[in-house]
Amino acid sequence: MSDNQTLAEKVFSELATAIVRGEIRPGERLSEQALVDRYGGSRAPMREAIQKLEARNLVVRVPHAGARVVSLSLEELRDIYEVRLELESMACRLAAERMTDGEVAALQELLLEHARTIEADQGQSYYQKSGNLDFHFRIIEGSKNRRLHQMLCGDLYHIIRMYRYQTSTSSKRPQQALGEHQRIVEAIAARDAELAELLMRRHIQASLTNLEQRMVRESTESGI
Amino acid sequence: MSDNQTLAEKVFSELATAIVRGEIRPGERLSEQALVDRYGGSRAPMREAIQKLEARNLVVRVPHAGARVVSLSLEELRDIYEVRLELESMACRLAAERMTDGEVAALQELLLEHARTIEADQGQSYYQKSGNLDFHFRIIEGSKNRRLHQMLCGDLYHIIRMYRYQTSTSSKRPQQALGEHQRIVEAIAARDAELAELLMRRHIQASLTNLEQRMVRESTESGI
DNA sequence: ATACAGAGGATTGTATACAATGTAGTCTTT
DNA sequence: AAAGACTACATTGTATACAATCCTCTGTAT
Repeated sequence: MSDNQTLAEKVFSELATAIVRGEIRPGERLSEQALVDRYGGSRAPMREAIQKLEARNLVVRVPHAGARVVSLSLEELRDIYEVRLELESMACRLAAERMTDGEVAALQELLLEHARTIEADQGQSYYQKSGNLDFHFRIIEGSKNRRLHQMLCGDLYHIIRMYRYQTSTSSKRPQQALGEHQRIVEAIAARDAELAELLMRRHIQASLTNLEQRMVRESTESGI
Repeated sequence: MSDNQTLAEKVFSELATAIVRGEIRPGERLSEQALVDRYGGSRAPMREAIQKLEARNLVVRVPHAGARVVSLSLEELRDIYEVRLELESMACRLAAERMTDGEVAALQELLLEHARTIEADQGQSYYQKSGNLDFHFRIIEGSKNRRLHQMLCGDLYHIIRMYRYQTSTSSKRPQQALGEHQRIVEAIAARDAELAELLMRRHIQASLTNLEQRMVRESTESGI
């Protein structure tokens, strides 16, 4: 019953979380033999796990040379954020058109809970972690576009989380982000798709500009 | 020198083109042993080729049950087109901002060539095949966003081509499509990003609505 | 001292063999 | 006759062994 999934899948998910959490650093090499020593089994499942990681853009593989954890340049990170900005804005527009009334009500309830949590918690830990993601997840699912969901949650999500720019951005201003979230939900509840898209675009744009500032800071810091 | 790429990569690209061309039909099963019999080698490279196909969403694999060529429902196809519509419109906006003057000039030259070809050829074969794709490719590359390029050309392109809706759509009206292309390039040359995005959005929207009509037709035909 | 060449080792790509799981076909039972 | 269970087969998942490629370290020559 616990052995329902294959060894390759187990190793894949373990490695994926390890990479996202930074326990395996960008640029670090993934030797197949080393994975065998660590997780047991043989090289075949390890190879398969590495290939799955490559499919999600978490590692880069070159023939005969091995696999390394992806190490994104600042330009590549900007590219990813640009795409995410566009796709999530799109998701928000579609969500305004396609979410059921019940889903909208649940979303409003979620924000009320967030508001309570921020008040009690000073908005430190809870909101920026599961709360923020939960909000965005629900919007994406509300788009009722499975491919969009797959691209945002499967392909882009891991990399974005890996670099932590999203969370570190919103940690500065949880109450402001909450206000933006509330206005987005208002637009969705009013079925105003254009406005909902616009507000989401601005909301994520704040993260992007914050990211770009951070990029400049870090590059000058490390460059000197 | 010819053996530079691995066997897995060769089998992958052969299978990918075979699937896209329809030589292997949607839903058809891909047995590892059958691939060994056809392409030679052993099961290991065949497995790897299948995994690469899965990474590009060309096949679906279920543990212990094998791999099948993806068979998209009408809803999934609509989802893909929706995403493509959004991403290519975005690419067009970015291209208007980021293409060099030389690239814009080359694009204008390309359209002139297309116009000549249509006049000579009645716009039957050439334009809808390489010409149309070439135009869209250049726009995407002009966005200077490599992730966007990867998503559109790598992930979505194969599936879209597999179902041929794009080509069959534009074959009806090559001269009209050319006119739309020309207006798009005009907007890019004028560095009017908003207009360029809008025009591209309308241009692809035509394909999408045509696709939806075709979807309804086919579903009613096969449903009776 | 530096740059280049070569040999050795380490790692990946491929092949083969075995184990585990899914599938189909038949037989039994209701 | 239809439904369900059991058995045999086929296919995938995994393990091990071999081949090909690349990386590194050392030694030599400039």
